[in-house]
Amino acid sequence: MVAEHAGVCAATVSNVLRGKPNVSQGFAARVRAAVDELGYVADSHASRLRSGKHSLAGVVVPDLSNPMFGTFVSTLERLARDDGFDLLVVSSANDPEQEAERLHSIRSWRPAGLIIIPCDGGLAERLPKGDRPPIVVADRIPEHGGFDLVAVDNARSAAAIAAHLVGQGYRSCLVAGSTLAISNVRERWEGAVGAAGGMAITMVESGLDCARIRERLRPHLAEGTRPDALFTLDHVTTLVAYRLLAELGLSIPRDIAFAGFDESEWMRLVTPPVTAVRQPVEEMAEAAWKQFVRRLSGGEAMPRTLRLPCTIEIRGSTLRPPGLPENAVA
Amino acid sequence: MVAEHAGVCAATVSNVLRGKPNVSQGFAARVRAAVDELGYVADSHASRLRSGKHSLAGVVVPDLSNPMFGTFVSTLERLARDDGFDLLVVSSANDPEQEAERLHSIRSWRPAGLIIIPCDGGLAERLPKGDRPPIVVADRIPEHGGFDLVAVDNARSAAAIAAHLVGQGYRSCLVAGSTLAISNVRERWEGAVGAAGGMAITMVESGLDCARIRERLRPHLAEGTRPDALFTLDHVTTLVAYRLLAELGLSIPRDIAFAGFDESEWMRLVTPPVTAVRQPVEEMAEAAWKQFVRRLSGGEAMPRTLRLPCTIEIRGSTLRPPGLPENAVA
DNA sequence: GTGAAAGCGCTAACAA
DNA sequence: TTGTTAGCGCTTTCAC
Repeated sequence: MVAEHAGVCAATVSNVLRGKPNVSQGFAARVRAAVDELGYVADSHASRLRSGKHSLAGVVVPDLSNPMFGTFVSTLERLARDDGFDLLVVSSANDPEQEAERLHSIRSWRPAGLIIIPCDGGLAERLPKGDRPPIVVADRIPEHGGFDLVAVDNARSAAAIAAHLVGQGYRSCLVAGSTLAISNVRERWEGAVGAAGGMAITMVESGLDCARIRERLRPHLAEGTRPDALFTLDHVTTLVAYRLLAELGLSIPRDIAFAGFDESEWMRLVTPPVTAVRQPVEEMAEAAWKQFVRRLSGGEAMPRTLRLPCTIEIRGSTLRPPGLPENAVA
Repeated sequence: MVAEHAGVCAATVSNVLRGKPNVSQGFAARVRAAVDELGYVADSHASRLRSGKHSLAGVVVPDLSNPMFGTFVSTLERLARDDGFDLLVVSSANDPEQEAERLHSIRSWRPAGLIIIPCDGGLAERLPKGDRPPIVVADRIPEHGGFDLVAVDNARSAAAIAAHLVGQGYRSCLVAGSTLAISNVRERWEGAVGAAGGMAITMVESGLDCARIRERLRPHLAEGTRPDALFTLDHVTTLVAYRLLAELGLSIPRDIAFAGFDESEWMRLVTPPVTAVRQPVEEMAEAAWKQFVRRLSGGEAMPRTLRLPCTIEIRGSTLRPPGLPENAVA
């Protein structure tokens, strides 16, 4: 290896590479020359084994093809690199069983800790009972566990949308989201209900599968049962619902108003543009990483919970339709 | 550890966990009981160190927040798990320097190999000169290197779009893409030129930054210089261009026809829907992983190149505007 | 400031 | 079939 090439012992190479101060200029230079020449990089596995220092963080997300999670991981990756960590990324594919399996097998890497966006509220039961590595949970809140948490202000943001709809004069609203087993969907629903006032409001749990979402939504959109407004609570439901409205030939907002939680770029491109709640995904990743590092350095006792504010983007899809009365806006 | 808890030696535990056949039923059961009770998982770092078997694959992509790359990694992750690999995911942030840095530092993990979507054609110069791990390059073709390659049929697909525009009677077309230094943009441009026939066709290299893309495009869209059609060659340029057209109050396809390479979900949602080339991202990931595994098993000598066909989605944004003659369609 | 030696947790090779 | 021993590449410790 490098040591003999530089004519020094292995320990000295190690000391130079890790910037220890107790190496003479000359030796350091010789080592660096050898390192450059051989293109040597120390083996992280061996380092970990001997030093016990972990430079790997495990990241578990429900689905990388969702741009929100992609952005989340992307941001984490940047921050992690700055702090000398690499990321082991796994996907639970929105499936609790796969999540459990991943959480188990990722332990073989002895990560310094985990950053998890869980697929539902049951995360705590899927973790090994014994001592856990530090864990920061983002976006969705598990039912038990005492984790550090970073999420957005779901209830308040959904309430703002509901209040806006009420203020625009809508008198009935259908709310649709994957499942109330996911905390953020539940919180959004509860927030909307709390601000609905005199507006009739109904929830449909539409599931995660596109075909199923269509099936579940369609009966509610038929002439006669159709509400004044539709508020969808997650990325996939929003997309499927929007397409369904178009297929049914419903005009937005004349036939039905439309708003979505979790903004996508297309919402500003369509006509009329779609009212939506924009989540601070990058800030969420930053907060999660910060908390992760804080937890690693061990200074803290109590788990922390952080709620980040969203931005409400009011656009044409929820403007007051002709013939509806003007109410007071909150 | 587990060994003493089960009353056997370490090697037996190892043999049981790795499913070696030469362990008696009774011992195996005792070991498994102890493993379950303690929640033990073998340390992958130590395994690697001793056995030399690598179960880590490095993945380098330009930007995880781009849904295409997210889907690519997501698909890889699923396949990798099935083959017993974990994924170390890093992002080059579309920056050759960062890419070089990542490619260097990822070596410390001694991955079994790398799957790379490079940020430009210069990948080969960024790799350590010595012996490389097996590398499969996807989506963008490096200028040198003799890598295994998996990409889409850029030229042919772009040619199909150009031919369609010609067939619809358009007589001038502006083509815009980030930079010709990226092979797929270059191939798309060349494909479009080859099929333009009598249609005037111009290229604008608009860069990677949104603000800059706007700046570069705007002069070409002014009254008088404006072409009949705009064909954008990558995700970001397409998005920025579409918004710019809306801001300029240009009607699609009456004032200008619009088509994009790399389909996004919103293209079917807007009115009129946007003509686009849909890339087989998941198939590309599958092909890349397959080739990766094939390369690891070492049976091959020559690098392979695979080109996957895209789907051309002709939609309303490129329909023949009134007043243009009907040409023959290829 | 430097080198020599031990040992992290595992598995390969061999002995029993 | 099972246990023992050695050593993967590194970092820690301690002697020099």
